[in-house]
Amino acid sequence: MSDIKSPAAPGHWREAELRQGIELLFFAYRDFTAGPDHMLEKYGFGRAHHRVIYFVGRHPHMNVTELLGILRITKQSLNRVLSQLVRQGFIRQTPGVNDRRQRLLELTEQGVALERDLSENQRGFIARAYREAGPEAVDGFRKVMIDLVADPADRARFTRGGKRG
Amino acid sequence: MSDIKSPAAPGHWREAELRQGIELLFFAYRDFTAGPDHMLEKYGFGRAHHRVIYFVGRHPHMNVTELLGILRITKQSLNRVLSQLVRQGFIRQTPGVNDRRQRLLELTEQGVALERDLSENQRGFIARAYREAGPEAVDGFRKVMIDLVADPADRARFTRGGKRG
DNA sequence: GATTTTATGTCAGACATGTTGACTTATCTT
DNA sequence: AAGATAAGTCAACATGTCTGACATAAAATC
Repeated sequence: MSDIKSPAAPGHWREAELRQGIELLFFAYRDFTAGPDHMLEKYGFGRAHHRVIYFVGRHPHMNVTELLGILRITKQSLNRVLSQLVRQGFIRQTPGVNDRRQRLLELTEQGVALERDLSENQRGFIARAYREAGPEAVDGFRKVMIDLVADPADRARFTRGGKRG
Repeated sequence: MSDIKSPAAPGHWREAELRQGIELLFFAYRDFTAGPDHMLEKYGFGRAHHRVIYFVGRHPHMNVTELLGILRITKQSLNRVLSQLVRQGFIRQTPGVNDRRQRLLELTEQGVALERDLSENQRGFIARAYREAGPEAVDGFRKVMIDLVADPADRARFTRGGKRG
């Protein structure tokens, strides 16, 4: 498939092979995000809103501090997009049960619908590539991608099957 | 390694498996870009400058239209970062030989040095993951990533070993 | 009970990156 | 000569990010 050959010694990669990896990440990510970016336009939302919708959908009743830790942005940045999503009825905030300072986040019915549309688009995008590449390639893909996640806490999200079911 | 099992029928993937793929792309890309983002701060540059430096470094004497096609941004957006890079001595423009309307782009000595630093960081990032995952996983990774590139012209960049050597 | 810490929100100002639209200049093509 | 193309420019604006300062409520600690 690729002109790039396996390296002579395992574990030693040529500059060209590593550079190919750099470009693969750039192009794959660019195309991976294009669909949702386009879908979100009609709501006046961007990629930041998508990330919030996605992770709140995945982890209902998550609090703001947890979300900030995943997104790695400041609370001011988050607050702008989050308050838009709350105002426009995609996310609901409820006070924490044990700690009433917290505002636990969850998708509204409208939020669930939007999250489903966005996720379906991206799942379809991934599914096409998985289907073309085959199950063995997908195993290798997952292995490398998990190793690319630098933060051990985030990596554990995948090696343990995710924080929540 | 992962709790997610292979699907019953090859080519049919469970929702959870595809969702894992979505998250892997998010986290891997987030961590992949963090190093260069930090390195570029001291020059007052951002990710857009990095992309320009990278592709001009990879394809010396590329013209502006070609670069716009890769980056998928408007010429006004490009021109802002490009003119900064030219003014600050990282990129040199020379008139095209056959077509003197073109301004062919290449890195200056200073530009080459910065590109090398940035690329070394990202190659190291990729190399670590490749080393941990092993050669077979890397083959699968490349296969899936190439299939994730939606645009056939961009995909050909990888299946033919790149436009230039 | 008073103090400190934590979780969250808010206001102000700034910067980086992207957009659209209109226009200019130089050069190539027909 | 006319039209198309490559590149640049000016203006206005949207989004997403940042820092810094401050406010409020509730929890934790002394």
